[in-house]
Amino acid sequence: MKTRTRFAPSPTGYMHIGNLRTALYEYLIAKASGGDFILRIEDTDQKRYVEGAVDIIYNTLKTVGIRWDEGPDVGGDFGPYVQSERKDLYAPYAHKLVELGGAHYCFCGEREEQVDEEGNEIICKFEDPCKKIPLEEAKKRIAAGEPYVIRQTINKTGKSKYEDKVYGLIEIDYDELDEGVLLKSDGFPTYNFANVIDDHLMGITHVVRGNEYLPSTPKYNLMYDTFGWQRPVYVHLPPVMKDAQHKLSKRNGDASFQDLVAKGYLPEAIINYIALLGWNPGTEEEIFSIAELAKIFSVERLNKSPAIFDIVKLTWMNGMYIRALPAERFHQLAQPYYKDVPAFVDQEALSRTLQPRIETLTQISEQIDFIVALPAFQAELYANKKMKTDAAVARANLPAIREVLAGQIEWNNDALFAALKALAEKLGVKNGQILYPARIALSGKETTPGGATEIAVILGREETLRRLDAAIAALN
RNA sequence: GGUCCCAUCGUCUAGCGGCCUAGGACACCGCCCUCUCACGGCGGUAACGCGAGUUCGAGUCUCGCUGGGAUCACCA
Repeated sequence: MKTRTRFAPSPTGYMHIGNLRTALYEYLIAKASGGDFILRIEDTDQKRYVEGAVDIIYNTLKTVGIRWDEGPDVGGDFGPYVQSERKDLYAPYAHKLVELGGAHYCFCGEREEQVDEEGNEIICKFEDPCKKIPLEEAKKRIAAGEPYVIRQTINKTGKSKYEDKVYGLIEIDYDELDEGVLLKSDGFPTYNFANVIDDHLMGITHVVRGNEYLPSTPKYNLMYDTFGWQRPVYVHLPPVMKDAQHKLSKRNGDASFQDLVAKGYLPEAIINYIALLGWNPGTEEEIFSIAELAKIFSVERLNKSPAIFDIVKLTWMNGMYIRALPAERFHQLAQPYYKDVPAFVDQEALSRTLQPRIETLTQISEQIDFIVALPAFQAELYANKKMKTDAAVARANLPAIREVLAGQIEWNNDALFAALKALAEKLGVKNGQILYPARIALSGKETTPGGATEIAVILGREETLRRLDAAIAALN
């Protein structure tokens, strides 16, 4: 049978990293076996619906290269793919489940929080008194217009067992299960119910989701069993953590995919990194495109312990991706950060020296500040022990440097470097005593991306000579 | 609190009884390369939570403890 997985987000805001990773794994599980990946929007809770959230989901999946075979916008044979549009489909199943003895009508109203003498919340498994109401009587009350919900009926004896692909055998006493609401009084199904119905109707073979569902899965199994449907394969995933204690969450404003992109991370790097948060290929390779992942992914290598999201390692990986970019592509991605760059700058040369030196695109801004505007600097900046240079050396050599550069025909790094090296030889000084002062004069900064000659190329001849003149004047 | 789940370097992880004096990657430190910085190359520091047991032999199996997480809604 063809593998079918689904990503079923609720449109309540942006996509956080944990969510994205779940979608990724669902996609990879399907694709690794030539199956289909389905997108379904779970919007049964109108209270939490956030405008625009669906577009964020679409855009995020698209930019990371996750393509869905069926979904709200692309259609498919099992639609509609938005739960609110499937609303009328659930109630008949709920009533059928009542007939089959797997659920019952309940007239209790919303459950109140139970509190003991000391004000502590009493945690107890809910066993609904309404399940004792004879079915005929319940139907009469409903016919009379009394509001009701449909609750799952659970026989509290015995043990539930199921096999999870990552956690293995899970056993839970039926006594632990709550007789939860399946169909709300507004006629909408709860997640618990809609999920089972939709997964079955859409032919989902592998249910992949967070491990917070581990304890409630027996409830779903009960429904599958009562309906006589085949249970899906379960793949429960450990959470992605912010630190040892806390999950990554939207509420805390933890990094979302969009945030990371805005911070200069490449979608490919983000996907590569999060794929490795809880899964590994069993080899020592760690750079993978999503297409490569789709070939080698296997649930067997999924980890069961939580993984902490480490921005530092993501940053390293992003640097790897940036360096691997074709020069033109990098140049293109850098454009937004070149807004304030003066016209005299050779932007392509700038991109060439920047590309191996940054790990996130946003670092471009801080790297190029001295190009945008030469900072004011003190003569002490010329001092460098290792280069054996100081203000006096600068004062002595800068005019000769200026002269050489002014006479330079070919304005590229190799030519400039050769010319200045020749000057050092001619003057009988170390290369550093020429190049270091030149770099300081051109940049006004102790450290810069690239050396004196690279900077000269970026600045162009005129600006280079202008900055040299200014530096010479300042030293006298 | 009941129940369920988890537990190897700071972090991501390899390890499915002997190949482990525990391997890789990030980070960190040192050296090399070098016109500063970065890239790149080389090397180093650093972990099996604790205690019993099983076994000739345990990071690997079992139990207990400890620590952490999850779950117990007309939210998903």
